[in-house]
Amino acid sequence: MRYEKGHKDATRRHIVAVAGQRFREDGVGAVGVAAVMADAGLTHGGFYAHFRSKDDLVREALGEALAGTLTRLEDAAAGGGGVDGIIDAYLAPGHRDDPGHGCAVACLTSDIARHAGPTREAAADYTRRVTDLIATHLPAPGGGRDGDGDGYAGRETAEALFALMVGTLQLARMVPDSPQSDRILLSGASVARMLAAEARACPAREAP
Amino acid sequence: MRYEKGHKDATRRHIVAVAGQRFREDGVGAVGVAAVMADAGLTHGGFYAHFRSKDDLVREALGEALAGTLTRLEDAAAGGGGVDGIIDAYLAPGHRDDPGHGCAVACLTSDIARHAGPTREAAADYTRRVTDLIATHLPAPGGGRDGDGDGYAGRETAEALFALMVGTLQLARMVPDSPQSDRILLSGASVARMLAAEARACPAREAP
DNA sequence: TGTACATCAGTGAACGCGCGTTCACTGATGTAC
DNA sequence: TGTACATCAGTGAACGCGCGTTCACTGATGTAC
Repeated sequence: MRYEKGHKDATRRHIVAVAGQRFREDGVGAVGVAAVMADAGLTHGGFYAHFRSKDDLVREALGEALAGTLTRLEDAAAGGGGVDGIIDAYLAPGHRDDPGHGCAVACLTSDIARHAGPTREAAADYTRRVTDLIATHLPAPGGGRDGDGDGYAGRETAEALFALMVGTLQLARMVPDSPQSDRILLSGASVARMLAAEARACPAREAP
Repeated sequence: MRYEKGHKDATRRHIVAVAGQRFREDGVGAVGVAAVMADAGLTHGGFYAHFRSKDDLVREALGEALAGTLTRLEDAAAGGGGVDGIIDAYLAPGHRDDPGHGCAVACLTSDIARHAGPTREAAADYTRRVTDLIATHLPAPGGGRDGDGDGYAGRETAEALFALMVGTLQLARMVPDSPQSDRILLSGASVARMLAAEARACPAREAP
């Protein structure tokens, strides 16, 4: 054969990665199949040897993107950072300035909300997992009665924290004025850390 | 003349209103000029007698939409509701379920963030005004030293509150599961009210 | 070992379609005589 | 008062263009003999 074994799979993974970046940067509707293939160093004709449709690519690329961000947030929490680690990673200027490698939900919330189907399910699942991840790290270490994040302790705060992070990142990206953007990012992070600290101090407040 | 005086102006305003609704519901890219005109009860050919381009309509429609939402939030705050009035109006199920008449920033954040120009400026201005409106109502009545919302008291909390509201509304719209959506909306509103109450109780914490 | 053939990832022209935009036209009305 | 004309908001066919998708083809390689 012309190419070594595994070449086609590698190409496919490359297309998915490139597409995930472009979709997050410019929006799914604004990025055509030809643009993705050109970014991947190929011509558009070969696309359908890898995917059945653009929708298929969207599903796979955003699924990959969400999984990647979830892993990065898990790492930020596990590396001794806890909830503050998640907050700092998510609301970092680097995340704001590089949407192509960041949280797909923050890049495409409304696009996703308008589409039914697997991508929306994947985004909802991601939201649930990030919320659970936050909730797991919320109760005071050793003192919380519901440290696994399944129950009520911290769930309300965790949901609000994720909403705060998504909203802050989006507004910071939207305003064209750079100092205003920085301020929004700092305000969001500051209030988020305060919320997390309060929830850690008195987790009982969260019970129904 | 064929039509009574002011007819063309009325038609134009009608087109702007219809466009503002459709753009918020389905996204700017997904709604064509022909669709807007059909919604307005006209044919697409006449569009360019009213606007120079689709971009012109987008600018005007979203500007109108933002102004309308700002007025509604001002009313919610002024009607004795204060910050809680704003929170309840913004995070109401009715707002979640009727994006066509709601906050354009929550519907189109990423679209707006990707476009330069007047619409983005208008969205940034709207964000500043809503934040100011919240900050104005944050300090304890009579006790705050900076009740006009221009200074530091409450600004950080106000920015985070707006980000929390935007993020909550978007996530509530994105998740396909209705109970999960309701929960997110309630969590966001509950934490937002708590944040407002705390900022009202000790506004001094906000100083730099 | 050398040659003819099969394979198949990738190429690029072509397709239908919907978009934003243009333009010659319509037809009901106000106005001039 | 009656008729011919000017006005102009709205009509609908047509335009270039880019999109997602299809398909006949290419050409470097592994394989059969």
